[in-house]
Amino acid sequence: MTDADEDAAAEALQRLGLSKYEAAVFIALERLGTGTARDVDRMTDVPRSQVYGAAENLEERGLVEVQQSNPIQYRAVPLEEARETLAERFEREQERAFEYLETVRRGTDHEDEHQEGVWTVHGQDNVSSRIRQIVADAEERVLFASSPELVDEEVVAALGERAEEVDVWVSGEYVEDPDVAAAFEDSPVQIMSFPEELTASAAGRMLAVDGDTVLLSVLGGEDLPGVRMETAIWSSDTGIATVLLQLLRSHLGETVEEKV
Amino acid sequence: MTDADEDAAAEALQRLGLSKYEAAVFIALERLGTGTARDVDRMTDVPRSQVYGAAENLEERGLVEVQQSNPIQYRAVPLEEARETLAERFEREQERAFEYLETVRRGTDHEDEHQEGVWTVHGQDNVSSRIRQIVADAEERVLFASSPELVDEEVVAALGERAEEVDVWVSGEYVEDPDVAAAFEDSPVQIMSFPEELTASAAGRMLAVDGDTVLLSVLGGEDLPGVRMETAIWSSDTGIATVLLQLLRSHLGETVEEKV
DNA sequence: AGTCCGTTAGTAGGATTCTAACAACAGACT
DNA sequence: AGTCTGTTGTTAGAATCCTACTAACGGACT
Repeated sequence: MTDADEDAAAEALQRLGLSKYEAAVFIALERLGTGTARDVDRMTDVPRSQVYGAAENLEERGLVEVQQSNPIQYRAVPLEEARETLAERFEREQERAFEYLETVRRGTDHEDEHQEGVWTVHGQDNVSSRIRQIVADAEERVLFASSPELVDEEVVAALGERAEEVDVWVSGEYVEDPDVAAAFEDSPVQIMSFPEELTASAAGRMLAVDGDTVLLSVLGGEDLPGVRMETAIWSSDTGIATVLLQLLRSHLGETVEEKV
Repeated sequence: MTDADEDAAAEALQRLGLSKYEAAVFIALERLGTGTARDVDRMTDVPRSQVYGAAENLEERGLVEVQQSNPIQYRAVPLEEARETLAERFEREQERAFEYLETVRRGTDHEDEHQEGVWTVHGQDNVSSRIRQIVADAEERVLFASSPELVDEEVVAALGERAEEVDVWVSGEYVEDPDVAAAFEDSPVQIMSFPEELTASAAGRMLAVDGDTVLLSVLGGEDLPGVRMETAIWSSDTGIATVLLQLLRSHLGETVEEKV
């Protein structure tokens, strides 16, 4: 393991709420087992005088234990325990926030989606999340096509699950991926050979649901190595959606148009 | 719901990684459904000029969707989706950190515990976590007593589970709690009537394991309303542990001493 | 005397919060 | 059509706060 890996771990811990010094002290103590401020000082860039405060903060969070000896000994809790402790604190804060948010949420979540216009979604994870939501809400039929590089197993699972209750068609290209093919093997999901597959380098994913909801995505540049930025637009129960669906029907031709 | 509840939710969201403005914008959009920067400006203390940037940050995190109309419309994703999005990001960061930490962990987690001296643990959750760990590692016998106000269901579960393989005794006072009694009903956990129960107002929990590990806790003042701060000390395979266990044997008397 | 330990204090830099201003545009009114 | 007012989105800067980092000190120990 390299210094770069250690830096990456420290940055991840910072994004989990630890300060730079706290993250460094925690990592050092995990490596040491038990150690003094001096030991930590030697292993990290944290000044010895700052180790005491950082370790105390970690102790308050349940990530470190203290032995009041001379000098003071610090010990990081076992990793599994640290994971659980951080997870419990995350869930507690999330519960604290959402308990309130549940009370203020208005009517149904969908009544504002039907506003004229299209919504924009950035990022593959966020687009996948939106796709799963739309598929989960489908009442009659789902038509889905995807670029091969955009296979997302949770989307696959959502399609398979919804196929138990509504008609679900996916493009032939999609099931070229062996994992997708395997997932749909015993599923009512139907394979459809699109007359014009989405093979242009910028094409992303296409979803049409119940004749009133549509999502289209495109792929942009690589924000992260190996991961292309995907941007989607989607609309539901709007004039825009109706128009986009009509365009899709024309584009895809007779074989598919009745399923859009 | 009061402004205090809203502030608490905003603070929880900040501890989950949102800035003050981002949290306020998110809450406002959850209440509004769909809204413009002006709408948010009117509902919060966030200056209108800052709403645009905060909403963009939320969009990048997948918590908000944007409609490029005039004016721009913002929409918070459904709460369940927001929960999942935040949880997924938390798990990703945790995985990133612990993937590295797993590689640097030294030997076994226990070889540094046997260091002479006692470890200190603050907070009921952290003490419960330590108790579960020690109980899970028991190889022969466990003796546990607790103040009635410190019943923790995960500790109860841990005791029940370990009782399948080693001798576990708990104090009669502990099973006065109906939930605890119910949990142990079909369990090999054995009830022991201690000659001197831990009833002093400061007494917390007592744990003795395998004749070589001991944990004692006390209750302090109320840091949070209704929740008393518990502090524990524990030691394993040390002279201190041996002495503490001997003291416990003398204190508890003949009926119990062979089980400490 | 030198080193180590734990504590305290202060400075620098960066991020966030908050205020202010501006150009462009839309709508109302004449 | 022209004018006025309000809104929108963007940009910039000041104030505040927090973190990172440096420095110093008294006491204990060797």
